[in-house]
Amino acid sequence: MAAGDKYIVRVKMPRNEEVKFEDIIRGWVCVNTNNLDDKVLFKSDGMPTYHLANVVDDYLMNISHVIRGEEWLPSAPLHVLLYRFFGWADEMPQFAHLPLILRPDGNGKLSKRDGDRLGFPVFPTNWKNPETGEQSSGYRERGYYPGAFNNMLAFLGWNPGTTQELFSMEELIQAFSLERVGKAGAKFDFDKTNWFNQQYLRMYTGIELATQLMPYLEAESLEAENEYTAQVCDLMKERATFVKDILKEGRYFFEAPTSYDEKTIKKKWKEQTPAIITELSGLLKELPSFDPESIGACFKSFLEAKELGFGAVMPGFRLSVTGLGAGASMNNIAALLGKEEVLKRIEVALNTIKK
RNA sequence: GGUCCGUUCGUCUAGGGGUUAGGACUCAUGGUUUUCAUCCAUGCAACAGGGGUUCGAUUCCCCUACGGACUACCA
Repeated sequence: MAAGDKYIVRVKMPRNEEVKFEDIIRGWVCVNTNNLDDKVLFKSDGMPTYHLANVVDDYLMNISHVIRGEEWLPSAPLHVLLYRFFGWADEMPQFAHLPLILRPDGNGKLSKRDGDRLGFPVFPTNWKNPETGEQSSGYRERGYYPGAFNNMLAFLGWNPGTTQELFSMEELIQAFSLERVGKAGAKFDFDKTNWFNQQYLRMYTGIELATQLMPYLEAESLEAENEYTAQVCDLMKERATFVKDILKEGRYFFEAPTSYDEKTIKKKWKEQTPAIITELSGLLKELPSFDPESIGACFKSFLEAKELGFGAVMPGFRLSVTGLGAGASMNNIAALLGKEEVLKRIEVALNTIKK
């Protein structure tokens, strides 16, 4: 050392001594020091290892609880010993070793590789490894709400003991306790994560959702009045898991259909359909008020007058206006689009769809 | 290999010496809906195995099996 040689500092582990500590989640954990080795405390570059740094930092910061993953459990006895050796045993924080999050397929700790392989994110936000340049996708960018993500995460290993599953951050803070955290690892469930997001989405108003949808509209150069978009969102939110689904499922609200669903044409666009739709169009044109109720009433009286069933008219009507075979109530859709637009679309459809 | 931790429906889990073992997600079926979705109802489905303790174990104890974590001058 005097000659300037590199050196490290290790802890001198006592022989054959039981180290015991109480973990909040696991209860008493007991390890014999014979199974522990003389861990390095200072590396040859003069920097402390995690084991030393963690204990010193936490002591200096008056940390009350050390809450970390189960992978730290094997080195916890070393940390307990360190507190003792430094004379800090009385001020040692409480330990809680959380169960691991397991991969959805098979077993084993969830890793970022699993996400790439199985097609779901493992990080809260997009992340680029500064060393390797490797990209990992995040929940936020995929359209998950922070609240939904937290809610899902909290329920991986913890539960309130009631049947309530939806918790705001404030409720979570109130209800959460380490004592109710389970010991076993939990597999990540993608379906359940989506369900949480769907539940959160539905709690927003149409106006709030419209604001959230704006960036997606802009990205595709689609324009719409905020008030209009809000109404679209109100109508569509029951069928969406992510905000972007509203655009995906309801693109026809923002631009006329450019194509018509082949399957629906094949099954529902009969020989007499063009004539029927033309006649319906004529009636809609005369409607003094183009609101959902009036449109519905008009539609119904048309069916009665012509002695037609819903199935003979509605699919063609929907296909002409939206280009799709299924979706929200046509009365609402038509009313939202407005008479002029609806009539125009029908005209285009009649000229475009060939049987 | 060694040490430590774990094991209730496919998944997340509640429960806890005597229960029809409860809920949620998924899936299936039925109802509502012009359609799809939603919503409602119903259904499928679990205490890893073996020993104890006990009048009685899924619950307590032990063993086995299986799974996981750790075993770096990483964290």
